[in-house]
Amino acid sequence: MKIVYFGSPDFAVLPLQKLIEAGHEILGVVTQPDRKKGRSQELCPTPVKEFAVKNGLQVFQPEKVNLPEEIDAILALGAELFVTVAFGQLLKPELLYGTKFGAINLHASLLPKYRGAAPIHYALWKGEKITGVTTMYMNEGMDTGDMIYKAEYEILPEDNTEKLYEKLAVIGAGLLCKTVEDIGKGVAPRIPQDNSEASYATLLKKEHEIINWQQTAKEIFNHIRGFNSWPVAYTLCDGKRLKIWEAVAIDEKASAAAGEVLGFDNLGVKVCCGDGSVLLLQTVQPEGKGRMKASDWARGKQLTKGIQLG
RNA sequence: CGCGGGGUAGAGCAGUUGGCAGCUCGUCGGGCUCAUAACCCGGAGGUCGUGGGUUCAAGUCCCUCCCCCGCAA
Repeated sequence: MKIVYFGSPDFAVLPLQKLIEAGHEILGVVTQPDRKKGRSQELCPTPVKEFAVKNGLQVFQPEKVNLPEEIDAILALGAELFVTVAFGQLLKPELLYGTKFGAINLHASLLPKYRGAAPIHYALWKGEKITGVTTMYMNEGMDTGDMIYKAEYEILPEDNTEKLYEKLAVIGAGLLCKTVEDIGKGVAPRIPQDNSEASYATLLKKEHEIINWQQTAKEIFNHIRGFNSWPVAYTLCDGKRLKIWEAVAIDEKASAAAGEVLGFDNLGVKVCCGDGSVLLLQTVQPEGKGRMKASDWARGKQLTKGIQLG
């Protein structure tokens, strides 16, 4: 199959690699322009671009993929199918329907749930037990096209967003290859989405990062792991940021204010949450410092019982 | 030169107006205990990031450079 691949972040690298290994011909790779990153504001290529360059693929980095000249250039490659994986821009009809087989997308949720930009973050954050990946034909909407295949994944207690990204990339890459193959054979199904079941994983915002200690320990646990390893949930201690990388809800009850430190030991720092539930902070990161065990932080700070977080 | 915090024992930190380098944890040895992530006693472990400077004396004051990190993008 002659394919033009649209993708940007790490998640989109493995699916591209698997398509190549499956023998498909990648005529070009479209990815986001290099962006400024880090403290020194250096321009950085997307992971997909790095991979594409390393493999000698032709790379396109349009600021706006829907400009007429960009559309013409991409269509001129002569692809039979467009494949998108976390590309970051919506495609206009000229691109969506401009090839023999159309355009398909690999999405990291079980559609129609969690359409949008951050499906993996939301699945964990909202406490889902099951999530997965879906392949679909694209249309003008945001992840609203007809579905082709799904693969489910049961979320484990130790999963966080970073780990789930890696796992779903593996599952998704396999599902995508099967999807492309079946499209070629003309046997891929078209399953319309039930819009009444749809939900959206909108872009994460700054105010989503701060922990609300009024929530139960279980809810905060899901918040924290859903935000690991990016953008990382935090609370305030002495007016400074304290990122919480890892924590678990423990089977204890306390009668204290939400956000009050109950004490600490070698396992971590216990904090009272909503309904008297208790969260054990395990890995934290104070402003200007590296990531450390919560117990180390507490010892160095000579943390005392009763300190209020948040 | 976007703003800011920081580099002191294996880990996390303190170190006041320059004057013998400390705390908690870990580690090693011993003790207590049915037992312990518990408790008691004892020990080891540091060129205070680098290179200069000021001083009788620098972790501490001045300058150089390197490295780590928070915010912002």
